[in-house]
Amino acid sequence: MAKYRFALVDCNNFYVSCERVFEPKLERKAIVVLSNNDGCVIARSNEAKILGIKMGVPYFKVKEIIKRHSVVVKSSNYPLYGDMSSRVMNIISKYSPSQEIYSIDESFLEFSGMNIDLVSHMYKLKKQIKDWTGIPVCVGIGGTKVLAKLANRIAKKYSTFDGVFDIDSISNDRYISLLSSLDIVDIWGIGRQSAKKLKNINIHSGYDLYKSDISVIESLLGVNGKRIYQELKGHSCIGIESIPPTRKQIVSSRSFGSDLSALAELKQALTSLTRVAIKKLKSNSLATTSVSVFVYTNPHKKNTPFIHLYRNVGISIATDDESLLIPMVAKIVDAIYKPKHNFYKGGVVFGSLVKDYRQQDLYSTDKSHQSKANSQTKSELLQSINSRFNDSVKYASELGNDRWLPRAEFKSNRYTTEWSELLNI
DNA sequence: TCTGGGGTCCTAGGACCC
DNA sequence: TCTGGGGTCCTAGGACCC
Repeated sequence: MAKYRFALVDCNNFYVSCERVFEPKLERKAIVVLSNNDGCVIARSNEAKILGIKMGVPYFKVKEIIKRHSVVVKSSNYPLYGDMSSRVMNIISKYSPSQEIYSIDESFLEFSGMNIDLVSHMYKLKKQIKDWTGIPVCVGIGGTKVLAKLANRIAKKYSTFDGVFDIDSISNDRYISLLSSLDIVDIWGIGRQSAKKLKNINIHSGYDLYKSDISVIESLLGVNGKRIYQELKGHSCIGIESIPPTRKQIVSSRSFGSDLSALAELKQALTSLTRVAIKKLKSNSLATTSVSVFVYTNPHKKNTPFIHLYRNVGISIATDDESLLIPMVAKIVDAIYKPKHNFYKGGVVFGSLVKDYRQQDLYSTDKSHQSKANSQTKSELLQSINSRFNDSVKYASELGNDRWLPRAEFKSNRYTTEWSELLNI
């Protein structure tokens, strides 16, 4: 049987680390990064974690602690994080022939058949990433992805390992005591709901799961649970995906800077979000045959009813044409709109995506081919203007008072992707 | 006052087919 | 009185991940 060797390279407090690279005085300070619209805390430095600021907590709930301890607050700056991520991923790619970029701050690597000292190989990687980008990372090594994840957790938690930990290097006894001290909810793939189910049948720790019966786990959690169980025992079930599968949908949604109730305001928000989605569509060379639009009111407000308006419309020919999609979304907003509600969030979903293939419409006439060709060239023209002049040509539906724009009160510069925002020294 | 955004996969149930 | 078996596709909701 093939013996796999997986490594998980994970950046430490990634968004916080990105901010620190360009503002070194933030080193060793408590700092948090907020989600879009400055809503929730989505990244914390270790110092902020020690203060008890939890992941995902709404900003307004921790404002007091933040003020009291002078915690530095940043709005999220995705152009910066995305660019730093691609630099880090590029370095990682030199260390193994098979890399899976799992998220903005994590890569899985696989090394089976390579006769190398993996631990020192990974120390070298860790150092190079730090030297070249300023981003600190930790590496976990194990025979399955679940174990590599677990090893990474250990590498982050215990500084004695200096950021690299190989879970296969410890004795069976130590592995068992490690699993015993591990809450099942901290195992990759076991979420809150599954943990609840398991705890109901008295499985609390990683070791409880390890020594449980596979058929019980499968009937309780389905095939996913079965896979996690097997991986915990060292049988690899989840492989590396070096080539990202083509995506199945593109979503562009935001919670609005202020609640919206006027039709024109909603239309502005949703058609602007449509433009974002079209950009993603084109950058992936995809086209869509299904457009969904949704808006809903604040689900957290207990004193007003929760309203969720939604419609999906199919298109007979796959398209990425903005002159078709933007007016279409505007029409859908017209159709689903209901007055006198305070809408809190909305978005656009392109589904049924197709790549490099355009299904012809059986019922289209020569004339409609002609008009399609016209709209295609019109879109191309608009696009070339917009790429030169910073999205200056817009559809009427995109214009308005901009009340929908998300808040971002504490934003740092886009140091690496905008000439006008370079670091000044 | 103030609660993110973007994904995937699985499952159950309904509609439909022969 | 007695009412099959096997399959697909779609959708909504749930669960998970970062």
